[in-house]
Amino acid sequence: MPATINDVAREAGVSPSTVSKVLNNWSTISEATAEKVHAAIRKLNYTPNARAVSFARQSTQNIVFLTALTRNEAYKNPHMFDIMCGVHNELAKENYTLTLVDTSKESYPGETAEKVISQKYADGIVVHGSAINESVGDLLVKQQFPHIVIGHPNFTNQLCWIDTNHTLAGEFAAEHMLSCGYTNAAFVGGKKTDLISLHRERGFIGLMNKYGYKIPESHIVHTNSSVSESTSAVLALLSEKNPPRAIVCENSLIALGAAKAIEKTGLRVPEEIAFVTFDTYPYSGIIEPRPTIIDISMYDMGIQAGLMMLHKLKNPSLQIQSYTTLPVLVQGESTCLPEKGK
Amino acid sequence: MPATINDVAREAGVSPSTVSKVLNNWSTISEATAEKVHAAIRKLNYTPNARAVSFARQSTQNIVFLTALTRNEAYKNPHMFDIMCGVHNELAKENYTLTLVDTSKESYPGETAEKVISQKYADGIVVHGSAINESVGDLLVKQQFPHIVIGHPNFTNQLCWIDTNHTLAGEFAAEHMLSCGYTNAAFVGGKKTDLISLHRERGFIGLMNKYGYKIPESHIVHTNSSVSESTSAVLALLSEKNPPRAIVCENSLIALGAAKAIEKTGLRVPEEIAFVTFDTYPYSGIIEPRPTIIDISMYDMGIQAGLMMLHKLKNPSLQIQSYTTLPVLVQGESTCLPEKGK
DNA sequence: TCCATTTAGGAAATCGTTTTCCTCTTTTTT
DNA sequence: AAAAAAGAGGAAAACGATTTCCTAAATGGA
Repeated sequence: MPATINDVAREAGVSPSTVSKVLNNWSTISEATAEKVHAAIRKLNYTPNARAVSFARQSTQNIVFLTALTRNEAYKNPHMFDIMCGVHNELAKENYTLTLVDTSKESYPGETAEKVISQKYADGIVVHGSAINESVGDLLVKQQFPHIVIGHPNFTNQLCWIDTNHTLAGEFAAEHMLSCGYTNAAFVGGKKTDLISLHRERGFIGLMNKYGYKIPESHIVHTNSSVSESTSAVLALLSEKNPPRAIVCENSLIALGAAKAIEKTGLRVPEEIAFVTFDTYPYSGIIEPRPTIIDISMYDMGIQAGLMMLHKLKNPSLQIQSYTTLPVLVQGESTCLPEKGK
Repeated sequence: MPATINDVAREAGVSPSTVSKVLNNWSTISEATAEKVHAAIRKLNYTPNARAVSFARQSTQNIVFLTALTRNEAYKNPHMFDIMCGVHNELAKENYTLTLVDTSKESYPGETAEKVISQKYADGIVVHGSAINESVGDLLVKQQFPHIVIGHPNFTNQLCWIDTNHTLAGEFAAEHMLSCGYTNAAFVGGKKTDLISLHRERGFIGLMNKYGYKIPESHIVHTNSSVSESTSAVLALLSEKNPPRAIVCENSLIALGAAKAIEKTGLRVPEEIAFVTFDTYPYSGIIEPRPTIIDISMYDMGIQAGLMMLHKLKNPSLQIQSYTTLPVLVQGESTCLPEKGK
């Protein structure tokens, strides 16, 4: 049987409460006593029983990562684990653990969240966008349960969330293009129903317009998500009478297709044609030449979520607070270096 | 304040122990009493406090997924999360939760595992291959802590593990090739130091030899992991005086390069040149034409690990037991359909 | 020197279940 | 009809910390 706090107390010749105070380093314990206790702890190889601590403190040092899993998640959503790792790494610094919980098999919306909250095996919840809905949101608000939602929920303003700004990312793309002197740039987006694509498009076009550069309609194209489709879309673009000098690819799959198309035309990158894309995952890493990327780090978003959670746990009375992460430009070889002063 | 078991007992007019027995459906409680208790539970909206249950039962219904995380894990190891999801989904069926724990920042080997075991916040550990080493192994064996190691550890035979058989996967590839009549097949492997690649190569060559087909040395090539390198490697293969009729690509990145090379030569797939690859992730999904894959599902491996863990928890006295998963052939368009009866 | 204050550490309640005995009732057996 | 067995439920002791008082000793001020 492993040693308990009572064994340590006996060994050190003090009371259990003193041992507890040493463990949680209260200031009312003298150096000498503390040392005796520590010696006993070492001798008996004592570790506090986390189950008992949880019970006594009425808190588990555990956070739930609530998400809707589908089979082969890593493939369908390579970002999810990245976020989770970020959250984990941040929480681990303060000795919190992170538990993966899936909502995809619940029998009514909110069932899982309800269980997590009522069973009290977690001190907080990080809700991935795939798992948030009104039921869950209401629950979190009503129960005042510490939470961070990954992704801005559009059905209430009572929740604490963290999100990225895809419109801003689109603006970054435009700025980079302009700073390189590519005023004649095209945009190849994903499906028209894809909100992320839409925001990036909006940001890009908006900023180009703001600086006085109109983008002809033929230079804004949409393609479904396959390499061959984006390849032919880009091929079509490049064979226009007035082809663009640069291309903004809305995602890495499109960029992969674009790179293929460009290779076919024999144009030199970036001297004759340049391109940028968004996100490092899943395909930017294998594109040749190495693309310039407007990166939206999911890992960093996880880190931020972890930080916010820790902050909340320390200051329970805190007002709701939300956060938007900034995209980062990673210069590659698919665009030239921006000129000084834009 | 949420209701406790005592509140329920009072409401139902029975003792707390009776409520507990109803909750854990012991057979010594009459129908009538049970119904009274259930009514009280519904009325008070009672949920057992998981922290208290853990404490009383001396078990947490929680399993740790121990792994060595590096930044951008999803990118560097898309398989890890897939395994984790499999484990999670299986454990969830029996109401176990799964907690992610990282070993990458420990100050000495085994520190994290030691903590997990001594603090008793988990009933078992699933150790990902990235986190297993002798210290951890010794600890698990010495403490007799319920565990499953993902990947066959080569330093002891005392551990319980689950693994895939890459050699067998290589044999599957060879069998498929032969059943399609491609007796003249080449193998494009990864770095020579890559064990997985080596096993696949060994399996493939072994089976080909067994059926009497020698593979010329020039048809066994190794390439570093980049699309362009594998493209040129395959291009070289195909421009030989005696080019192979089919190619086994050791991973999906190589297959991507191979597909590109093949496209360049203009050869028709699979009529003039065929190829197979291993693993669905990360790139097989975007290869055109859709490749025939010898798939080694990490998700399924996770499922198996979960099952083994549950089994162990139910039968603590059980002998050590290990398991090897089988690869699955997924027919694509990069090889023709195998002939009946091989 | 005496009273007030501070300091160090202990006693005991508490957290919410589970589980082991018991004690009554019933029922069954002879 | 008496003894034995079975059934139903309760009392109370765990489980292993934390935390709130409380007390005794040490210190300080007058």
